[in-house]
Amino acid sequence: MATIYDVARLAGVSPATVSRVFNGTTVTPQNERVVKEAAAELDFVPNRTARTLRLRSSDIIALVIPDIENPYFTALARGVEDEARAAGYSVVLCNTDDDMSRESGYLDVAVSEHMAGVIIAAASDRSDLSPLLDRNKAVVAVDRVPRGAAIDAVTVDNVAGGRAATTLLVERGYRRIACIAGPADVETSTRRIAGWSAALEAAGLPEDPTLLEHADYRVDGGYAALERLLAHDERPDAVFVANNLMSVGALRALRDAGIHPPAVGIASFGALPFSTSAPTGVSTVSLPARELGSAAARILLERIAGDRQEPRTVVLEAVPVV
Amino acid sequence: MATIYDVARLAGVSPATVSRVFNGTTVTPQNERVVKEAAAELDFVPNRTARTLRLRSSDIIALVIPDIENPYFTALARGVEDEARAAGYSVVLCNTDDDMSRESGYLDVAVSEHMAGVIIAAASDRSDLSPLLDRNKAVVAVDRVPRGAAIDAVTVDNVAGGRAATTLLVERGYRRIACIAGPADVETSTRRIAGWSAALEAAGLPEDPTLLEHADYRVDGGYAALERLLAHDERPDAVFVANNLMSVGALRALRDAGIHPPAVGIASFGALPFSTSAPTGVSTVSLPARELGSAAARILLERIAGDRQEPRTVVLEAVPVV
DNA sequence: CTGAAAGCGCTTACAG
DNA sequence: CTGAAAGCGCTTACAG
Repeated sequence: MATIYDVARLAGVSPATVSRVFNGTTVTPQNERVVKEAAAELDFVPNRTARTLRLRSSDIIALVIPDIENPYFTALARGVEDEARAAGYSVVLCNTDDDMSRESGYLDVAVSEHMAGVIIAAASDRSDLSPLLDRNKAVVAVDRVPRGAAIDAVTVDNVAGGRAATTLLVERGYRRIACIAGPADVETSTRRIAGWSAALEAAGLPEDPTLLEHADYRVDGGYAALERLLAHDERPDAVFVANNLMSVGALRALRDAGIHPPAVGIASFGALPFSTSAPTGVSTVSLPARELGSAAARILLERIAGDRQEPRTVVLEAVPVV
Repeated sequence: MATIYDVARLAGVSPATVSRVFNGTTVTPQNERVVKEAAAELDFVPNRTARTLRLRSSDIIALVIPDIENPYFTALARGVEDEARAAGYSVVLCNTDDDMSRESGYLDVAVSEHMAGVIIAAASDRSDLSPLLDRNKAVVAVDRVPRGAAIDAVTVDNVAGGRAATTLLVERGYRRIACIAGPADVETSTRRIAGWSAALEAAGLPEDPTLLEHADYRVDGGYAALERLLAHDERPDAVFVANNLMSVGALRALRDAGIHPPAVGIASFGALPFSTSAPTGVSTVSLPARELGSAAARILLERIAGDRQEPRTVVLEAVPVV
């Protein structure tokens, strides 16, 4: 591979001048031209590794997400990407599969590759961001915020959204409303449960703790959780499901049990991905996934540019779909 | 950030010895211990940028895909990831959004960052892989193969799959079967069309070229294409749709037109993502997305390890779901 | 097994 | 505006 030295020799200038041409600093138009010609001739691609080593910073942003197969996170990724690319950064996606050790491995990669910054939807409440924070790396939490981390964050209003979704069921006349929540160690789940409770209380309905099932935010988890609820002594007449994928699983479990909404009501936190029908009996609150990503990217870009103000949290609204 | 020199000083050895400890070459157990203690004490993370510059190769694999919001490609990504991680590589995802200039930018990044190899589902038949091939970078094409590139490839049998899907419609009694294909410059689309033709011919059905609609492999494209077919003078009684997302769009268009399968039959190349019902009238051929990814990764890893045999193409089967 | 030293390909403060 | 030179943090052939 051609280097800056090869280009310099062919163009009859010094390597410093070649470097300056590729970094937009002051060179004569004449030199700019000969350098560009020489570079084209040699098929020169600057070695970013060397540049990064020298500058101690690359123009790559890492987006760390827990589940690449969840369309919510890929939509969020699109939001990050659109914003980052417009500012000249490349985005690489790192999928942790909800595994804190994989997550920690990717954070080390981000440090070790001198990436410009990290946007992270943490695998757990207990995710440890200190490898990043200790080194003053720009970080923005999105969707989920690890406990106790004083960092910028962009989230949705999980309590209000959970409450709104549950209220849709109340308004449609359901009275015994269960909840399929996410993992106990994920902040978003805790808050969505709080929203469910608040809605029940506001409606004067009793909250039966045996109607709360925890699952894993995945399709199969939602399926199994709904089966457990169906086997309950006093079966619920409706279920608030705390994310999109578990709602898919819950609906499949209902179908396989021969039950069709609205016989049992379902309210989903997050729109059903790629749905082709509007099943009666299924209510949703819709999440601004792409906007979460673009808002997070904008904040990260400001931090990279040197912004030093206090960390802030941006909360976006979940919108009930009627 | 602590460097190898800081660790060496604290441990009372040379930087070379520290390097050897982290690269698994011969050191005394005693030295190994003091170096590891010193590294832990200093919170040392090796600088991969420097390592890559020196070795001219990193342990990162790039996976370049055209649409991160298509579950088919994210499933494929999971396959790549599982295989690559088991071999000690990290995978970063690059989303081209079907744009050849974005794709070309990412290929330059892969070269310029000295990534170990690239797995690519090309944006177009005309995608130019020469930046990679000219530099002997390990490359495997997956799902789609750019024209004329003599490289390893893992694909599905698009002709047989298209034929099988169309045949499912024939067997269910449909006689005027349209096709919603992908972009004209994408190889997979051309082949799936050929499968559609072959099935019609085998069934002795006439092929009406006005029943062939091209779209963009996206939800909205499938929606619009189905609307065009419905407006056709002699409306088709069934449609073979050449990918999963366009099938979602087509089904939504049918729903919005108040038509419910099996009034119009639909056969989808690729399972409907996250479907919650098994709509009668919708047939599918199912694609081994994850296996495509893992097979591609296995071949890439062999190439990285130095395999020099002739490029080969692995073709996996699309399986009709009855 | 271990260390001194060179070199991977850039960028930039400094001097001119 | 331009060039010579140092240095970013590693790895490894070489000599001991």
